[in-house]
Amino acid sequence: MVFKTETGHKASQYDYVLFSVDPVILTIIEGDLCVLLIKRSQEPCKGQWALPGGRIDKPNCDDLKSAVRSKLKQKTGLDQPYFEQVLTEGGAQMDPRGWSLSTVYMALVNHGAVVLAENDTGEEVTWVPVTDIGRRGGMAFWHEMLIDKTLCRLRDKVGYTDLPMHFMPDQFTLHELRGAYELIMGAPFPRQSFAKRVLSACILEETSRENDGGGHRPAMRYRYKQRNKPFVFPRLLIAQQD
Amino acid sequence: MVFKTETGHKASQYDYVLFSVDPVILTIIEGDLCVLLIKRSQEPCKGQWALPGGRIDKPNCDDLKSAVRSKLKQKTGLDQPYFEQVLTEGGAQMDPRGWSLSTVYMALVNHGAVVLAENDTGEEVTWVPVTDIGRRGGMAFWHEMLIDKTLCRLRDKVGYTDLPMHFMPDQFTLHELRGAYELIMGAPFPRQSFAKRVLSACILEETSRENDGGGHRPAMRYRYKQRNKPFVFPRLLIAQQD
DNA sequence: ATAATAGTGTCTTTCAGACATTATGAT
DNA sequence: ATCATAATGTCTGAAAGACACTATTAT
Repeated sequence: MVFKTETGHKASQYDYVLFSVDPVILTIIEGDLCVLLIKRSQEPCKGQWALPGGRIDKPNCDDLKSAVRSKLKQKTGLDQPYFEQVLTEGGAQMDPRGWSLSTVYMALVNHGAVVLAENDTGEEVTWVPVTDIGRRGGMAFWHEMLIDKTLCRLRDKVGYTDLPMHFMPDQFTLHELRGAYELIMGAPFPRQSFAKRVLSACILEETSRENDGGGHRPAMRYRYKQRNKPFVFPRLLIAQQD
Repeated sequence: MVFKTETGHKASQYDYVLFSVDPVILTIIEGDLCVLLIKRSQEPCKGQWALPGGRIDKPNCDDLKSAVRSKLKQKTGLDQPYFEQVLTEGGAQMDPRGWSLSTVYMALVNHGAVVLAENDTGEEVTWVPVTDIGRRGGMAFWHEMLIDKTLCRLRDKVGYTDLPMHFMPDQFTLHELRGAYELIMGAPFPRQSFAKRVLSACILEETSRENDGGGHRPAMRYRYKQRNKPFVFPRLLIAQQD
């Protein structure tokens, strides 16, 4: 079967693939790393948990990146969340509708800044701790694998970048920041060394020193200086396990 | 327009996108970093240089990765070249045939091991130094941008991984290896430190010590121990320029 | 005062990198 | 012998991390 493309060129149906963008939106809630999921209200995979992704609105978006940005805005209410492309996975078995392709993005957001969108189709939208994902029954499509790959990417990069900054609220202490690193890496981190290394990177600015009510000296609070690219530490923060 | 998918499900034409896989196959030839290009023999972009990519053969490949592997085998004759996914770029302006999507892979090969395929359509297939790309007239589609992004990825990762090993022949000296690093990074590298750091990584095995005819002590030759993942140096080899 | 956490100063260890020295080949 | 490059050994400086000590709050 040969047909005309949108612009009048010749093409075969086999030049085309089913395509979706699947954002893995991560945050930290009360000491848990969580991912934003929806419960599918339609076939295929009705009733199963899935990433809040889907088709892109080709007529209204000029390129992939802006499509992702607007999807993130729609889901989280955030204008400029940190996100990066993780991978594109494709195959015949991913989706019952046929050979399909999914491009996965990782977004890191501060939980407090998110306003979850009321879903127009009445789908349930929830933060799910990543440790619970296996237990919720199978996820739709290959989304569990896509989340796994994204978490691998995150853990890799947390070993030598400042990615966890994006989980933090506007102001935070080094103690809280270190907690985020430790949560993701699953390993403790020396207190003073961490402070020395992070502060020497010049990616934080001091804000206020506020009392948190605990019976101890209040910690300095910092704000993350927005940057274009993640900061890369000249040495690994923690040795990567091979 | 609503039509049936390959598996009989309902779908809209707008669920589909034009998709191609575009490998950026890199090697080093006589001190030049080169990329494998073809000259397009068909419209669109006839006569322009392009990446040796194209549509995937959906009926005959179960997933994206194996599609890439067979495409690399076909173009280079290599069974197990190193390759990794770089990014997926999509948009309305990339291809005159309409909204399309391209997934870019970076492959690193040793020039001597490659057997360039006779192209069935008689297209010219050549190694082109990356420094020449701008001068050859515009490349097809967005391929010049895709190559740029791939080179950025390569330069980034060469700063902290063993990727250049894949450019080397079966046996090589540390001098030759260091040359590859310096070529890609565009910066000199201290001789002894380089040796110390590479050898301490335990990713090389000694082979023979052969004379190269020069009037000096022959250098030890090494073979790269094949690994699943690139080795990550615990410290940056050269500070990344921001 | 005591408990708890923040922050600072000192010391040790490790390793990159500089430099000097020795080794091994060709001419 | 001389030259050229390989390999090894020694030294220095920088930074991570351990530890001790001081600072600041609530109770």
